[in-house]
Amino acid sequence: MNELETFLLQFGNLNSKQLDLVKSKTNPLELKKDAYFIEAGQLFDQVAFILHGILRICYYNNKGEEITKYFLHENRFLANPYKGEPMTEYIQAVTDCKLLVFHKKDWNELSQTIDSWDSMTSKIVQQALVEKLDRRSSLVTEDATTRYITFLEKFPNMVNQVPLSYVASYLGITQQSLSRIRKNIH
Amino acid sequence: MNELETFLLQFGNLNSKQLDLVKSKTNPLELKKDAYFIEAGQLFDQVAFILHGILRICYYNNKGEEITKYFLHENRFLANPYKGEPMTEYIQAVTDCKLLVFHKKDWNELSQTIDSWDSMTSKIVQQALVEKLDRRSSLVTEDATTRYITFLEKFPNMVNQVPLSYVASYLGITQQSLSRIRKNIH
DNA sequence: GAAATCGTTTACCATTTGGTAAAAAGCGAT
DNA sequence: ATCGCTTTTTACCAAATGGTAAACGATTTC
Repeated sequence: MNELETFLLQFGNLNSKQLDLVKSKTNPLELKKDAYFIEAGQLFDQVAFILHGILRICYYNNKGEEITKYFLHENRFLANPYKGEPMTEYIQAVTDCKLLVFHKKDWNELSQTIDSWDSMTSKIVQQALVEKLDRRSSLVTEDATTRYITFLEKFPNMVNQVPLSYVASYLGITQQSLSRIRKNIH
Repeated sequence: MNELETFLLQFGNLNSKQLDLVKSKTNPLELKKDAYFIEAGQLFDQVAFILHGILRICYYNNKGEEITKYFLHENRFLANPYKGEPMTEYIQAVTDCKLLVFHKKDWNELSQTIDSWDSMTSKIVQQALVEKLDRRSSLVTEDATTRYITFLEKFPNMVNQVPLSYVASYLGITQQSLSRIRKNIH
């Protein structure tokens, strides 16, 4: 729970009463490996903080292949920037996960009692989007080997915790290509 | 100038007095084709609205090649989400451009007189980031031909207004590959 | 422990893309 | 129209990646 406090305080000041109020709106959720947090087509009217574990955001491309679009790890928020629209992607636990879940309604209502809430949360969303964008950008212009090395640097240990087939689709290559690249590096 | 009003009103209500105040902070700027709006290493402490023309955001990759990261077209804002840091990228006019430029200071101070300013501008930034992310994502998993076709759909006419070498680097391929792809499509 | 299942690697070849270089096409200035 | 310059296309071959299939290894299930 403390991780949430630490995270929030990066984006603004909250006194202990305000922190307690925020915490009172959280619902703990444990997900077993491979369980779905949100399935495609559902409305995602929650905001979740990842206390522990790895999740992935996925979709099926036009060839019917399952693509891992992002990995999400602990001390990050999980929300839907496409407000009000049903999810085109699904979110799945890659390892056992512990989350703190807010109902979107509760999350938004916090701005009524915490003046800085809106500004804090918009900073959080912006930072998350910028980070995703940076990650995504590096996947376009570099060759597959460089992309894999960058992945190893940005997500240390992740490669030992997730199936390589997920990593391959995240990097935009086949599993066989990734295997070949790994062989050539070592 | 009317384009700015129309754009802003998508994100919240402003009365005519507030609109006049916003407009009073703008400085018109014309850029000739190939002129730089911001060069790498500079501080980008402005916010600009594109009235007319096309710009591109660029950088040099680790091989020293010039990469076009985004194209920006009219009725869009142009700002630096990495607040306060010097630009690692540069912004160049691809065609003759007309901009409305705000000093960042003026832009931020508008929140003192317009209550909804912060919430409007954070919506604008978020929408822009989400759009960039969508564009960028489609460039990773699809093959080069599909990427080019998607580019044609998302940016109609753009291909007739910008050098193909820019388009190629945006798509993450060489100019020769793009030429080959164009030949095969027609 | 054997069988079944899943994840990963390897091999083979087809396809795509990159790199170098040259030719062709477009364009502005004179 | 011609020249000079830039942009785009083409050609050739090398390198990287994809697709299919099989083998291998680890884990689970009975």
